[in-house]
Amino acid sequence: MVMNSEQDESCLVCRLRYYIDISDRDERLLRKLEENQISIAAKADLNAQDNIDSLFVVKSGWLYSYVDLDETSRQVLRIHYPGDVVGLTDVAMQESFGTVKAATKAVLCPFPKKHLDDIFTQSPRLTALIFSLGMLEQVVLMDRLKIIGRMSAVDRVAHFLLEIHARLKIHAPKDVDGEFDIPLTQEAIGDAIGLTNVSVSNALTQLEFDGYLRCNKRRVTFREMEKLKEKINFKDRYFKIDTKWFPDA
Amino acid sequence: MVMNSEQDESCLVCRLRYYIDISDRDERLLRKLEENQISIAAKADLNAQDNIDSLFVVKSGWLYSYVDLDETSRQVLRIHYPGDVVGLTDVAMQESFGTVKAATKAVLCPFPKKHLDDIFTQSPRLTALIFSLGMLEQVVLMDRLKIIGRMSAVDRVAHFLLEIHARLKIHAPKDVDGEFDIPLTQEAIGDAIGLTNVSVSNALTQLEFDGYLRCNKRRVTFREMEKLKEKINFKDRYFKIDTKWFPDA
DNA sequence: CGATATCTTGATTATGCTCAACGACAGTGG
DNA sequence: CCACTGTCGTTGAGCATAATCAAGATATCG
Repeated sequence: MVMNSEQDESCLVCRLRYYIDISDRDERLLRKLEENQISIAAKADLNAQDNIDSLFVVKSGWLYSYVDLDETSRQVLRIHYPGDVVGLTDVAMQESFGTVKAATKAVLCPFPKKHLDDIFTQSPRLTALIFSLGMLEQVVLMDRLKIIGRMSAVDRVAHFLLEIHARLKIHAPKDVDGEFDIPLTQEAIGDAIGLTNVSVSNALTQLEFDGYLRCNKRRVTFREMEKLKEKINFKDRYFKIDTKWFPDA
Repeated sequence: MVMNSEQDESCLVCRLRYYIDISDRDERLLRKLEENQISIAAKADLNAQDNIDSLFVVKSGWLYSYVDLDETSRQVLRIHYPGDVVGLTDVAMQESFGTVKAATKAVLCPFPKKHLDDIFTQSPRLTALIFSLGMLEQVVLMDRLKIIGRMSAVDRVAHFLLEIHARLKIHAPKDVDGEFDIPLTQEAIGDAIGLTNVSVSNALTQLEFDGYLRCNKRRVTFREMEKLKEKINFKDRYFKIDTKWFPDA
């Protein structure tokens, strides 16, 4: 993605506008979060030490956070897409949980925790939205818990791909319609859903054999998406949230 | 737990006070959440339909939320203790995610989503705290993801018990010192960490054999807690949160 | 073009699941 | 008070799924 020098494009504002109207005043609050930006190369770790006390808005690229268990084992916790705020979970803690790695080259906007204050004190409506999106993230984690804890390897991979598709569909609808590029190695996918790269590969072969989808060169193409959703009882969590109870602007 | 007719005891206020000072004004806001209360029998499901649009403060008892995958399989997502707010994750969504079941008989205080408004609009400081505790919950979910995705059955059980101990230690320190009662069947424990009741039983036998702990009649007694924590690299997430950036009262 | 990372496939192994039987225990009603 | 019932926990035998190990094929990147 190309930077717009007029700062006319804010992924974050754009993302939030999907859910509620954003007043000019609120928009100014949000743009303050994107005043600075840094670039990061693909496969590089985001060094939290350099940016302690910082949160990040993702302007472009994919990232993911993970924890290492030992030399040979890690768990990928979350995928971060453009418009996401990275590091909110560290807000609560003094030390950071896991590491953030760039899956592609990426541009981030760092901002200090203190800027959350401004939002909390000045815009109850934005606060409610950010809070709700945090809860939505929790729901996604719980879905992940469910698939890792209780589903077969094939179903886990299917669910994971459908989840990504659902998410992209909202925030990059033009690029995504039954197919999308996934800049993750099969090892990273496995680390996200509790499998080895070998099992992921086998699962993809199986899904293709069964006619549900095709995955080639990091491009996923669904063939029978509805049938697949039904088979694994997939629910799209991203589509809408309940904003009726939000404070007025 | 006995109700105090003077309403002098609020689990929620007490819980939150652990982390920050609560002003009288904020305390009144919080007490509004506990104006009503309902009782629920052990093993009963909390019928969300009856209480749509409602959140609950847990006054006493243990509960847990879960989702069914099919007739034979479910995933337990979260354990709820006194002082917890149940249903926050549903705030974001129009339909509720999973079911809440009482593990013991329990007393809950239902309140409408709208009351969150009052907090968001009137107390940025409480808002920041509630937000942070939400993030803390996410961290706990990510820990769970890690153990389910990447740890052996024995280590999962050990981690799960240590997590509960850490949580109780903060909110019921008198009752908990290296041992505690756990009102969960082995089946429920298994459903929380992706195992069968059989594997949980075997894991407990193994942990006892190795001298780490003893579990009898739903009472857990640690023998070598520090050694166990080290063995599985356990981190206590509940101990403290970063409140430095919070807005002032 | 060479070097490395990633993906595929097959053989073998291990971990945890399923199924089943039994024992301990709590709650119930006669 | 006691048989009856159902829930819960334990144990063992056999099985299934995914992990490990390894080799080769393909893709990516400088």
